[in-house]
Amino acid sequence: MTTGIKDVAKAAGVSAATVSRVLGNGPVSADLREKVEAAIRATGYRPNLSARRLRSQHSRTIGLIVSDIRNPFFTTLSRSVEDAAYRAEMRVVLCNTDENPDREAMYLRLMQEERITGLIYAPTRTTAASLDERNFDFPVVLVDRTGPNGVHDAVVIDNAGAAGQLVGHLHDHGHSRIFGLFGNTSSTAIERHDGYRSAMIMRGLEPDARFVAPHDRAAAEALTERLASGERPDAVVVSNGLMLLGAYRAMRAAGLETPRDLALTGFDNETWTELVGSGLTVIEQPVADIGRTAMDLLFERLNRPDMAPRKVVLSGRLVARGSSARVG
Amino acid sequence: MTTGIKDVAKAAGVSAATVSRVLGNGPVSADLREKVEAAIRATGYRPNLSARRLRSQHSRTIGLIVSDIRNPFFTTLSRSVEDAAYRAEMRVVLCNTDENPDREAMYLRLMQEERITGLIYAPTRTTAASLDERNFDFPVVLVDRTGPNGVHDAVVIDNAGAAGQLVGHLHDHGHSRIFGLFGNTSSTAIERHDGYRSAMIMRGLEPDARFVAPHDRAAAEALTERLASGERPDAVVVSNGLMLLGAYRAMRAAGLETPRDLALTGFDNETWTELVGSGLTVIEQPVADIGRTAMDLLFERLNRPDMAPRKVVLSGRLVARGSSARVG
DNA sequence: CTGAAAGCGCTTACAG
DNA sequence: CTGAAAGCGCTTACAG
Repeated sequence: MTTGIKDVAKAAGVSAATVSRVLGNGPVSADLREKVEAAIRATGYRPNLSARRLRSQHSRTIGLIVSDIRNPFFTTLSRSVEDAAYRAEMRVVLCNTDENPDREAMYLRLMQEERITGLIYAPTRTTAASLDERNFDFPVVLVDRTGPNGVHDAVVIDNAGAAGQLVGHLHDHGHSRIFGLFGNTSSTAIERHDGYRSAMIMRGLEPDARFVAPHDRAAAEALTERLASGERPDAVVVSNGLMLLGAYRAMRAAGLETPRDLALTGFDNETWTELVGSGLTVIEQPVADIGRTAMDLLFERLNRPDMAPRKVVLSGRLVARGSSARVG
Repeated sequence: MTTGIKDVAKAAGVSAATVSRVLGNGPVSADLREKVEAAIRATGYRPNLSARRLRSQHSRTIGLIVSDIRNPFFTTLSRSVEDAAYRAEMRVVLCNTDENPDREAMYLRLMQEERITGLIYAPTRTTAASLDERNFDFPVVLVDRTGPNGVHDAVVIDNAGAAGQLVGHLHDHGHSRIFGLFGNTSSTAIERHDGYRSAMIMRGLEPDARFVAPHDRAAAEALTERLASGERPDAVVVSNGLMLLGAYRAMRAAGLETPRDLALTGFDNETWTELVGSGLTVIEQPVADIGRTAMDLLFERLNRPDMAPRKVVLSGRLVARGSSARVG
């Protein structure tokens, strides 16, 4: 038995419409406004958002679908999106897909049922591929990962360029047998691989890459295997922070040190990469900017639905640390 | 112009009530059910959750209010809560207070406006103190931090015991000038201090504690100051993971190594604590269990609203690593 | 099992 | 500026 707008109206001696106008900052005389505000305080009235959304046909809700909030990239991204939403007086519905297309499909359905205002979305590669066949009732801004060309707004970093920069940096520091370890579920990992591969070839080096599930465990296993077979690489490029962690553990487990035995480098400037040994050389992504930009694109899209889709490409920043130092 | 339940009803040649029953797994003949399901597929109908919530008076929504999702403790907690909610076919509304009581008040208001089913909540100390004067329309389960005695269900760890264990461990390893660095916004930090203090006194050691804002920067400043003044401590206990990070940085900036110059220990078994040097000795919290247990308490409370409030106390686990090793 | 009708709590033209 | 009335899209007694 919560109090509704009618209870407030009765207490204030006005109509429900007037209460609603006070709530929505509509045109109300100062006199009545004061009475209504007093009545709201007296009754402890709180509007029912479901009713408001249903009636007004505005959910004031942003959907955010990512793979796993525990991935620091997405942790920071989500705060950045939430802060922007907070400023715009909107709420955020956060969903974790765990890179599972079934969960993803379920959450996309949920987004429609919530009648969200717009979606910020890091799709798996599987789902991304068919994104042009789907029709959503809300604008979608892709982040971190792209979909079919020119279908949705997107904010990404120059993945190929950044991976190439890492290769160049390593080569310039005397490394040539550079092993690449990439995730197998996102367009981002693919692009990083492409950049790695081109840069290797351009510098006359032989590409030596492997694709695995984007977990620390899978990355650890893959590196352990690679270290045990054939000629040992003298450097490694890893395509995201979680995998880099796995690679680091595997390297240590193999009794190796960086940079002495192996120049370990990768993506994502996570806390620990700065703290271990003399530090790991990484590509730092402007994560908060990615989130903010995505929200900007979303709001612009809402204002001008017919604008051609835009892709904003931000740059990663090479943070050179001890792990890529010249050895011997 | 999205399709509604009436469109489906018309397409299937049945009443809206029947469509609703199919959706809700109500009693419908196999014959009609099939027709309705076909019509749903044909029209691409998606129920409007706002309408459903308004009419059914069930939001099927769990509120989750924490200080900052970027704090790994809360990152993991939120995944654990979301997974449990997912299993129960409920959604989660996540809010970050940044330890700011104003934001907190705003989000508590939001929770009421969403008519949430229940709230999982890590209150700031300011707000926690007055929690017995407030009346919510939904059950509240406190996590990580407690409120007034016997008012709400709660899931915490034995903070005093764990802090005492850390002190004992350090003392047993030859340390006696043990500096304590604690947050100043949560009951949890207070309890950890109390445990630290009692253990120090019990062992005939002199307490030497400081309270600061629970950030890495504040902790770094405090430790830097402490190291520069008076007799240097030979060990440190820090009350959470973020502050421990700040303390670690400050120690390194002062040119000190652990365990050689300082036995640095604290709470939260974060990734990096295992990786730096010979590892940091920490108290690991059963974070996922805390989340799961909180959801269990919430569901039990919903079933039996009049049960006396329960407090579940889980244990932290001492993970002994190199930073507390005996020196010299 | 099925349908017609009422109503959840709001907002918003419409008229004054 | 203000109020009476309609209606957002559902669910749920009620009657059959």
